[in-house]
Amino acid sequence: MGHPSIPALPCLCATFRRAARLVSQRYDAALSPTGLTITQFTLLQALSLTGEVSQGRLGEILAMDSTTLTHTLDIIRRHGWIERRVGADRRQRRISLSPAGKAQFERAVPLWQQAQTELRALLGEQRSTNLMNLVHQATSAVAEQESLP
Amino acid sequence: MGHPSIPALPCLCATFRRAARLVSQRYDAALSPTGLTITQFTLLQALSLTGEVSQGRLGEILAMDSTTLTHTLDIIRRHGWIERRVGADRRQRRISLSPAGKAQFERAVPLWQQAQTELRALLGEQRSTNLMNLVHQATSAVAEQESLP
DNA sequence: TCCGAATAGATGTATATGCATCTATTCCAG
DNA sequence: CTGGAATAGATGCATATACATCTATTCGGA
Repeated sequence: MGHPSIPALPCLCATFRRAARLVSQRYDAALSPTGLTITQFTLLQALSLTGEVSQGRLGEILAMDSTTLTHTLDIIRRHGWIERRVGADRRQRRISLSPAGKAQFERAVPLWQQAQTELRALLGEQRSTNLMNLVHQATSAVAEQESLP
Repeated sequence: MGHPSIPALPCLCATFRRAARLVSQRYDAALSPTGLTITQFTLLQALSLTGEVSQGRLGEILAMDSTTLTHTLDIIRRHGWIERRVGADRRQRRISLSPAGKAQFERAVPLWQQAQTELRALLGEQRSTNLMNLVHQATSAVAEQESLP
């Protein structure tokens, strides 16, 4: 009998959520020596790519509600991994990696890379790349429609 | 300028999580007249497909930790939408839809279908089906490896 | 038979996520 | 310039999710 296989789900959303849960568990396990979750690592990685950025724009990039970021960034801020400045528009909060945040991120990268490499190998390089592109295209399509008047 | 487009992310996991967030927001909005979240709808839909099932098996099907189900099922149980029996193995909880749960599920199906249809149209039927199959294959591959000794 | 190992969930805690609502600031029509 | 509309976040609350740990039950070998 072995492992009962998992059935396809009729719901596109449930299919995505299930995949996200399953994959997240692997990345979280890989990152656990650093104390980072995959959500937190993703924030550091995004900041390392964008440089200083407003909270709202960061939310757009990650398709994450700005008020969600208020909470998750707060956890990261308590660790001293980010800096926050008031923007020229004084309603804005401009976020950037602190030196400690850069160091923490760099410590975590090899563990993240390991998880990513293992997952890509499991799925197959070709299929993995293809999948990632498709998911990104889908995300772009939804996000673009979202931002219409 | 319009809407700043969202960049590709280097992390496979972050790509999945972002897609799941974005899609979930649409389904949650569509289901809101019923008071169901997409997570809760997915549970009702899964139960409607499996019939009576143990909590553990339900967790396998949805790639959801069994203790997570303790919490989420509890919310649903408060509404009277599920029934729980102790199994022949008395450690097990066997879950099934109550009549009220069936009714609630059936009320929600058209709204879910609407969201699903709109999303599939946005992505394109062909691409949508392709994407869903790829994600399911990937999920299966990960879940199968997971369940090795 | 009996006892330790394994399994199914329950409980407590921490993070993740979004909405409704609120405040502070900016923008814009008049 | 001014006052109302719009915008950027903050706050409080509810749900989503998983892990560590605990209890109850079952299983398997001596």
